[in-house]
Amino acid sequence: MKTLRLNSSDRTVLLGSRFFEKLSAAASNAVLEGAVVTNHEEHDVLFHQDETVDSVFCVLSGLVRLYRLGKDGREADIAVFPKGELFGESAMFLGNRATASARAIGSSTIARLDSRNLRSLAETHPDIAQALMELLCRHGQMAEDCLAEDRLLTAPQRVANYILGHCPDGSTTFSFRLPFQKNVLAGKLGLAPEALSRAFSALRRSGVTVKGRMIEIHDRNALERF
Amino acid sequence: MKTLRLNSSDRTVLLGSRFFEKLSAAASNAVLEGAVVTNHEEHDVLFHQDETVDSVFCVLSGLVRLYRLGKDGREADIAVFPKGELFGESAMFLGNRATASARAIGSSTIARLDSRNLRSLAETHPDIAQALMELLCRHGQMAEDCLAEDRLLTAPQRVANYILGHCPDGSTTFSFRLPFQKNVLAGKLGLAPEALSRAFSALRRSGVTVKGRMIEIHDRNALERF
DNA sequence: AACGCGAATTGACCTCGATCAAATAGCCGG
DNA sequence: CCGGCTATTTGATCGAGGTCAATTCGCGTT
Repeated sequence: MKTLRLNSSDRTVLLGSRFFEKLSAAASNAVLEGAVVTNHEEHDVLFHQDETVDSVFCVLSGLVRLYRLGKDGREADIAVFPKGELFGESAMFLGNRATASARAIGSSTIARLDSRNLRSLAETHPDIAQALMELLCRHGQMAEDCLAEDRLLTAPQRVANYILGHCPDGSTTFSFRLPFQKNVLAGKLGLAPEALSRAFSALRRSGVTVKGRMIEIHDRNALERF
Repeated sequence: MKTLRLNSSDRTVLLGSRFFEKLSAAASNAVLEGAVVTNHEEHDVLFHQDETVDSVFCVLSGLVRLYRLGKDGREADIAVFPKGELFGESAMFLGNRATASARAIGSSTIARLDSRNLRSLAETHPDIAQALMELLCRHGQMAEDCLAEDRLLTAPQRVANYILGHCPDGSTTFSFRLPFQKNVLAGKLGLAPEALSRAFSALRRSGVTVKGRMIEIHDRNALERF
């Protein structure tokens, strides 16, 4: 794992993330002070659950998933982060301990923002503190959304919801390409890959067809009624 | 629902919560400025998911559960808050919209802290912002914990974990009284009451006995191995 | 265009937990 | 102490999803 400085395209990706969108250039530059970039191979672990972490991370390219490990070696995905997303920020306020492990999906480039710098800035910059609180809330809501879906919905319903979340408003027919392999989507939805596959099959009669990563929706209304 | 001012025993409960523990008296008083108290009957709904809320809430007595509603009318519990716990705080940073509904379990007395006041204070008091971020992180971690347990553990394993979380360090035998009805614990663990009951039965041979709300653990090590 | 390999799909089987119903326990009020 | 009512337990049944294995698909490389 090589450590490099941010280059200008790294900065562009970072500054394009939602975290920075309301921050001034000066505040953003202060946050990025001392940030470094690391490159990871597929399956590399960035940090383990309960490990001390002194950075907040951002995906510059690739994908990262957070997961918890069961005693039997199984992994339960907690979240998946695409390019432009920050993660690992809650450790700053939980004794610098990671709440989950993080692993790269495919080759990934990750920015690491210094936690100490960020906390210090948050103390003197209300706008930075605000951006952090919003980030914490979005991530908290994501976990709640997963929990509620797991507890309330069947596999096909979860997949239908996922698809509808990618459907632009107003469209009855639509197609999109999954940004990752299906086994990643399965993990995100709390399913075994076989169950995901069966859920897509079940959705065929509600107008969903699948070819490789391409998902086509022929009747949004049928999907909403699923 | 009658709205009252905080009395001194209300203040004592509030100031005893973890949120306030590191705040100065001056900061705490500022946070409690304009706070009111409401009394709720069993099953009263405090707010509905997606509803606009302009308070952060604290349980002064009783219990409150956050839940999501499925299309079929079923409810999935997200969290249960006992006396002294704050909740509903993430709405402040998510467009003032509640991420879940809240309902009183039994008669409950609830304090409402003014969101606008709290946000404003957080902007000028780094210690208040810090307390808020810590609160957001604890709640995020709770949701992650539930999600991971649901995805990784069987019902008896979840119950065993819950029991172990109430077992003081170093004790091999222990007993405690559930602070709520068993059907509340079932909801918290994402189980039907019958499944909880069966899980307790399954744990009998690992040294757990149950009489009403009293739970007795005869062999902590057996429970850890479950 | 063809080939190889890993991802995905499909089949079969099993287990866990939900649901519904009936019986029992235990708590509270009189 | 007794009775009533709700919570809890237990029994029976069923379905969803996990697991394991075999087959097929599709993507990438040559």
